[in-house]
Amino acid sequence: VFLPPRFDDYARTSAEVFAIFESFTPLVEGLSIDEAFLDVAGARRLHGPPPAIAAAIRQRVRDETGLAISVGAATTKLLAKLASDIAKPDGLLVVEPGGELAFLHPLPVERLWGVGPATRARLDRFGVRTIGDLAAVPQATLVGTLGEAQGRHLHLLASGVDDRPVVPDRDVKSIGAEETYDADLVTLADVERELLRLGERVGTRLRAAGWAARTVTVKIRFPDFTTPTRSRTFTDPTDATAELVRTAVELARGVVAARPDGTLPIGVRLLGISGGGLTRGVAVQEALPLDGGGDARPGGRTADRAVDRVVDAVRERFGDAAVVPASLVGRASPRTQFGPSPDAPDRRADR
DNA sequence: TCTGGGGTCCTAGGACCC
DNA sequence: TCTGGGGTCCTAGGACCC
Repeated sequence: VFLPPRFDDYARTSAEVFAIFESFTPLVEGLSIDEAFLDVAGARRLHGPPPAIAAAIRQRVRDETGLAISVGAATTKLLAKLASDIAKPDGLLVVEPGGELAFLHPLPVERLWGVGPATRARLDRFGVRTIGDLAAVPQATLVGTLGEAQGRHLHLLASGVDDRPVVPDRDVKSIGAEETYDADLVTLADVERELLRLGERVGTRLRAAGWAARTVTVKIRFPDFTTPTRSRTFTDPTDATAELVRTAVELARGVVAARPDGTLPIGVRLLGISGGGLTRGVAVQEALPLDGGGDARPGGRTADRAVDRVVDAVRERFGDAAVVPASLVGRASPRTQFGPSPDAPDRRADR
């Protein structure tokens, strides 16, 4: 049975759970939609020792949202994370101060945050199976095989050293959208149309969050899963859909070479656009009189942004389908397998 | 597990600057 | 014109996480 995902519901519930976290401490660092670090060192006088706080959080989340959550309590981020992993799906595990290494060292290395299949395979050649094994490897050896940052980092983690603070309100670093198509795209026109669709998504999210991107990256996946990326960095950050799309199309043309008739010798399985180097606000070049109109002319940034402002406002009032680029009219995404179920309420009717 | 979509961080090489 | 050390920024790719 395939059900459509309901991201709005997940986001709303996530916000409820995070609000509960924040009623215990302001030091909440969200890791993803369903995971967070809480520094409760300053909350003990009010809420009791960490295990009591953990139990209280679990109870409140269960009462108020109906969700089961797992909590790990420990002296470092790594240990708290590992403890909660082990406590899943509905448990509480406390690593008592002093018991850190006894807890840590018997665990397999791949439980360490940052050790995936590739790193695990490299460590395997040194006979490293457990985190304790890893702690016994000299740091210089690790740096030699894994590189400066990862080598040093893993050596410290394996030794139980992890002084990373809980950092609330971390800024996002990039905003992107990508899509894998049911059937490979086979013409340049397909690619350009889908880049427009993706650029719309990225631009809308950028503007809604008040960010502008200095770097635009396109990602293209071919049927053999090779996945080149191309990026361009502007002098001035932008949040204009047209500029994102124009740039993405130019970059993509450098990777997918079309035949004279517009068909592609190799199909395209996935496309993605991402904006990075995010800054607050957009630089707008005011027009100099030299070229008779400067940036407000069609295709200039001021004009692009004016269009975006109107489109955003219309969609806010009438729904995302109310205004659509002409080339996307009546064209559902080629990826349709998780479309809304037939009896899903039409959101436009609610408005 | 024949591989979705959202991200973060690191590395290496090259251009460029003082 | 060549050399050197120290540094930043950009690009492309890859590992990893949820």
